[in-house]
Amino acid sequence: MSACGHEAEHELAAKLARENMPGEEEVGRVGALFKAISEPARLKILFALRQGELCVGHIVEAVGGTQSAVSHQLRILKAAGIVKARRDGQNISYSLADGHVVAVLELACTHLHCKI
Amino acid sequence: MSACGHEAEHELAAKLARENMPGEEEVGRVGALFKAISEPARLKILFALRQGELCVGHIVEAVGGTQSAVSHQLRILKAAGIVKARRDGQNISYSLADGHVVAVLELACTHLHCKI
DNA sequence: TCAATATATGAATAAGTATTCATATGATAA
DNA sequence: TTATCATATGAATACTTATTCATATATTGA
Repeated sequence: MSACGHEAEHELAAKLARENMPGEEEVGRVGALFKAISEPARLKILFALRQGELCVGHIVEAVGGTQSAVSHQLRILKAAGIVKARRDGQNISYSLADGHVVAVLELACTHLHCKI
Repeated sequence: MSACGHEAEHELAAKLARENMPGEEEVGRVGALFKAISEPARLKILFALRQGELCVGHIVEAVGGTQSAVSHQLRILKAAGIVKARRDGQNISYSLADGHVVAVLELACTHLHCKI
């Protein structure tokens, strides 16, 4: 399990990899972001919110599942800074926090050759 | 838990959301991609491979952890189409399958305001 | 104030996933 | 062919995470 050694180019890449490896905290933040958008139930919420702001009831209609499950998922998305909420009378309306995440989604779809 | 009803704009967005919701299979594929790159241990492997091709031993050096754990993670990344492998004598060298995933990583970092 | 509606939340369970350990495979060199 | 090195893999365990169920909070209208 030691390094291969025969290949000089790999040595350089390995050295650079160690030097440029982001710290635990940074890797953790990036991972948390992807984890938040990796669950199909949450992805559907994001696809729904691409159309604009929606209250929880409408989100439930759009994505299916129970109110409780959707609410738990919304909390996770909000904690991750991906969506934002505003109270609106009896309802709470959610929207995408910024355009970056949709851009990430679209880039991922490009990679997968799927049109969305 | 029914839709809010008072807000006409939400009705339109909800309707569009239902119409444009990608199917289960497509959502699943996108989710699987993000899940693959959400685990810190696998993210580190991707950050390492940005420097170029590396054999398993060098990857273990760069990211830490045991040979077995790294190998399991590499299998997941390969199955997800994110990295590719080629045998090279006794070693097996891994590299990024294409540039899209690094672009996704960099976009995510933009969203998180972290320089990587 | 009371009832009704929308949403959130805590606790328990269920489902999914990573890691470890032991071992297998495949390549090379002696 | 045998020993050794690099890597992969199956099974078990430990961890993490989603979902469900019951209930709480907050807002509105009567």
